[in-house]
Amino acid sequence: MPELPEVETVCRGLDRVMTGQTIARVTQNRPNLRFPFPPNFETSLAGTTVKRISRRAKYILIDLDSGQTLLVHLGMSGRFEIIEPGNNSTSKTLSYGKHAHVILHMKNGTDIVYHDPRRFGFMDLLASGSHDAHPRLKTLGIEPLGNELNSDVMAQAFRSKQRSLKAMLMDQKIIAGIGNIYACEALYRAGLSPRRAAADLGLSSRTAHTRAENLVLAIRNVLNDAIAAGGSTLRDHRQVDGDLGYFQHSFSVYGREGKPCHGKDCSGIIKRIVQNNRSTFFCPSCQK
DNA sequence: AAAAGCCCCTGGACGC
DNA sequence: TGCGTCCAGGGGCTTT
Repeated sequence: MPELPEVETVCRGLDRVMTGQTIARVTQNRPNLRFPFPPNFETSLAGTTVKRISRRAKYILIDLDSGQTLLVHLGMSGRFEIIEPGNNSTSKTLSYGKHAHVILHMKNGTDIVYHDPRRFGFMDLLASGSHDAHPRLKTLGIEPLGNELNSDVMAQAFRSKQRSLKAMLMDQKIIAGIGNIYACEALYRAGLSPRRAAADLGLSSRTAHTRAENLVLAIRNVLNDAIAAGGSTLRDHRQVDGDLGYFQHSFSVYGREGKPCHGKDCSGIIKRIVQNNRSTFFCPSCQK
């Protein structure tokens, strides 16, 4: 999936074409994605106008003038495609493909098509005033790009945790929005082994403090770089407007097993290991 | 309570 | 061209 930077990019793309616009009608092509759609999904959305689009971790929140918010999670393979009116593809309106599960037909003629081959994504409706009360949102940890994250907060959260740093970064209940790619990339930038115990950063020593500071900075930098690059894109995930992202070409370790480390003065070879059933890529030479 | 494992699903890459 | 196998950006639920 789409991790935080890609979701942020999708939000910005949707904001451009949806905010202030009215949803004329909705096509829902199946009863469920990962979970069933909420009752009266199509009729609840029809006729509403989009007020605001925001992001929480990897969730997209679309506030409507009905007082409801459309919550979208892209799972592993969800993506939005924007079909503008006048685009000659209007002739294929009846079929956007076998994985086009939801289509928001905007009053201005734009179709917003949600594709999701693996169907790990989902949509729900909630009251706009109580985003944090939603069962999927209330357990989320802090935003990595917000002011809440600093080395003291990280040290406190990591204190006496026996799991690996990699598993810790992937835990959405601690810091929300980091996925497999950016966990690997952030640890590389921080020079920390993905196998190191999280508790090592929660000690009161000077080195523990420095490590936590480095990791906080690495997380911020890698996410911001990826957002600046328009979100990375690989395989079936595309930016909302269909253009490819470029950050994927900047990965230091992810997907680079057997290739040389790009680190200055480092002759290491990128290694792939499995942690908690997910691939981890790192440089054994410069990540300690 | 914390951590690890299993599973949902489809499709693409690769080996034979 | 056709298998079979492995792998994939997530995360909920179950088991240890």
